[in-house]
Amino acid sequence: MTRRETILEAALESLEAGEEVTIESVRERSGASVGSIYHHFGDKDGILGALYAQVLGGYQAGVLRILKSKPAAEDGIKALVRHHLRWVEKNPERARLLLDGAARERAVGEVEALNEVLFAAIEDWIGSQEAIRSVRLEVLFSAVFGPAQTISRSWLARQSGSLRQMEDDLADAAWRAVRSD
Amino acid sequence: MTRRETILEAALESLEAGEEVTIESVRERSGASVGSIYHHFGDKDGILGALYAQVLGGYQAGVLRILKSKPAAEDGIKALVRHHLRWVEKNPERARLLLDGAARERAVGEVEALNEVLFAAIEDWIGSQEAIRSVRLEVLFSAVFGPAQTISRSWLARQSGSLRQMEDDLADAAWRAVRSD
Amino acid sequence: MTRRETILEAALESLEAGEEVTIESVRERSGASVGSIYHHFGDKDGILGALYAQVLGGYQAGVLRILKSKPAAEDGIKALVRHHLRWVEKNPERARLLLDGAARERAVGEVEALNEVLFAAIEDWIGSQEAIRSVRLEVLFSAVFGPAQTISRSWLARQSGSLRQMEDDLADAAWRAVRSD
Amino acid sequence: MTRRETILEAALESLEAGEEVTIESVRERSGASVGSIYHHFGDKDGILGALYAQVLGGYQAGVLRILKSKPAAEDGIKALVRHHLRWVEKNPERARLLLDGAARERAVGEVEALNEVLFAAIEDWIGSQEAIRSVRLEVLFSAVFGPAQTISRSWLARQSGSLRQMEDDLADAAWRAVRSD
DNA sequence: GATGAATGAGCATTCATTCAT
DNA sequence: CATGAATGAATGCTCATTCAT
Repeated sequence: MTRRETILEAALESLEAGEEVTIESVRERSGASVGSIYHHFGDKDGILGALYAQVLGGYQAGVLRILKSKPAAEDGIKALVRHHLRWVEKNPERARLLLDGAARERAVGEVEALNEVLFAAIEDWIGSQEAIRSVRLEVLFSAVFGPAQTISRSWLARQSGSLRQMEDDLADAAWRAVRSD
Repeated sequence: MTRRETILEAALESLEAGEEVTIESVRERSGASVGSIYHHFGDKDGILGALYAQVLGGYQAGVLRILKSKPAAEDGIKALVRHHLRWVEKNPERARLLLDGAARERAVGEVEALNEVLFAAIEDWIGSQEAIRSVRLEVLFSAVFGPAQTISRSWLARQSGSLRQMEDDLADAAWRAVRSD
Repeated sequence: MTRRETILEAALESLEAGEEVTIESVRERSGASVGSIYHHFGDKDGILGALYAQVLGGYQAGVLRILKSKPAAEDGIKALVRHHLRWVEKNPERARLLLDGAARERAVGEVEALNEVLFAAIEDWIGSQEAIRSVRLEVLFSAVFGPAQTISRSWLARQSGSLRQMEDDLADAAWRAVRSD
Repeated sequence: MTRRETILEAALESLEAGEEVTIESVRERSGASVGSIYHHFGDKDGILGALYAQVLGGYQAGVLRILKSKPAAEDGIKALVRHHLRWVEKNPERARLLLDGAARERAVGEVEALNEVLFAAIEDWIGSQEAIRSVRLEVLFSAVFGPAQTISRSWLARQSGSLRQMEDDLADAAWRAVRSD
């Protein structure tokens, strides 16, 4: 593992621990010196951007895996919703990061690059799905993931109960929102 | 206007100005002393919680206004989505606050109180709408507002273009998600 | 109980609770308003001085009780030492106050008044004790109470174990320090 | 002199000047930045602890010097008492610190380490002194230094007159308290 | 006598960032 | 590439005290 990776790993640990991700917290966990961190990432936004990208990438990997299996329309949409909810419940701190507006705004560049790939994959999959209405990709995306995100956010605020019981209803709603007539 | 209101007003101004809402920024804008701020709000979370509640209340007022007019099912759902998007575009900083996870978690109590009222109003309206599927209120809520929130968040990150052009599609998607078969 | 007494009582409670004795803590415990506290005590030193005097008075009451019983020389000296150690162990927070240099300096006036009474009583008792060497009262006082104070202070810092087991040795040492040849 | 030493020196100056030892006062006197102070001491207790240890060490150095000269029993005990009183009179602010309960509790660890050394030295010296009663070291210690401490504290509160005139009496009393029969 | 809103100086602490070695 | 000492602006908060009602 390169020094850069070690540092990023430490940032991730710090995030998972529920701490503020701070130069100091990263330094302590990584064993790298402050100077070394700056050498590799330029400034704090450099780390946070990379961290956001890493976490977003991890989340999207699951999405891509689903798409790659070329599911039928309804199955695919519902699987995406379920994946979202399960991932959030399993990775609350990472989810908090992804849903954090400030963090997202700090990482606009990385986010756009990753989303481009993701959107391309979705577009690719969608192309063959006549059972899905043809709407702008952004709209489709938000119709599928938006409700799950909203529920996730309120779950993260309380973190009680399980998102599991919402799965069927949200998956169903998402499917209804995007299916062809 | 009481001192307390003046202070809260100042916090709102500070938010609108895009500044960090800081004891110092509030002090400067309100003309109140640090001590006075603490006298009325206890600590910073006290102000931020009150601020969140105030902003959320303002947003919800628009929602309640729509519900009170007793629109037909489809019209109502679509109006809610449109209201959301317009409000966000008109109040980007307030929207940023409402979508900020940390802020929301700071104000859990206030949020729950306000949501209770809102949910009751929605439930009340829904009761008479046979055209809307019967699903748990939370699910309905997230199906209607979730997509708009997701789009809003990404718009806030770039703040380019207008949400206006999304209105029809999102309103339509929301309606499809919740209408009866 | 007069308002003044209520306030002082609250200060004592606050002390016993191990809190900093603060205008605010006194206000909360007493139910009196800030203004009322200032009305009765002038300023913070007014309360703390009165508090110190009250606590010192309580401690000295035990000493005076011993002296009033007109014990024989050795018994008297040893009883004083024992009283000190037991009182400290039973009233650690009050002891902390009495041993606190800053507090004592704040209450010089009150302390001198109380000590005058105490010293007179000691002098009175001593007058009839030929078994005690004749030395300046201050020296006698510090020879009797000094060792116990020193031990008390270090016990208060750790507050582990009991002072009980020191009693005999310290009482004995005090007696040896002051007895006639 | 290392930066750390410079800072500690500044804290000492601040103490000697009779000021509150404050991060700000230390910063001003040392020329170091706030950040640097925290870098070296962690937090305020870190400085105060180190300061206490330094002052206590200085005081104890005098005690150790006496012990090293291997005085006869009576001479040694009396010299220790005299040293105490002279040191207090010469270093009132340092003495105030050493007698400050809160400060001492903040530095328990350092105090114990230093006391261990001191106690060992005393024990060592005592070993060869048949003229001194065999009692627990703590008791011996408090019998010797306790009276001087008590007198010191009350002198510090008034700081009038001289402790010089007490020397003989206190030294004598200490000696009587600990000598063998 | 009593109330409590208001004041503001003062304090400890955090944290991103720089730079000489 | 790495280190860690040094910087200093910024921040939340405490607390004794005043004073109009």
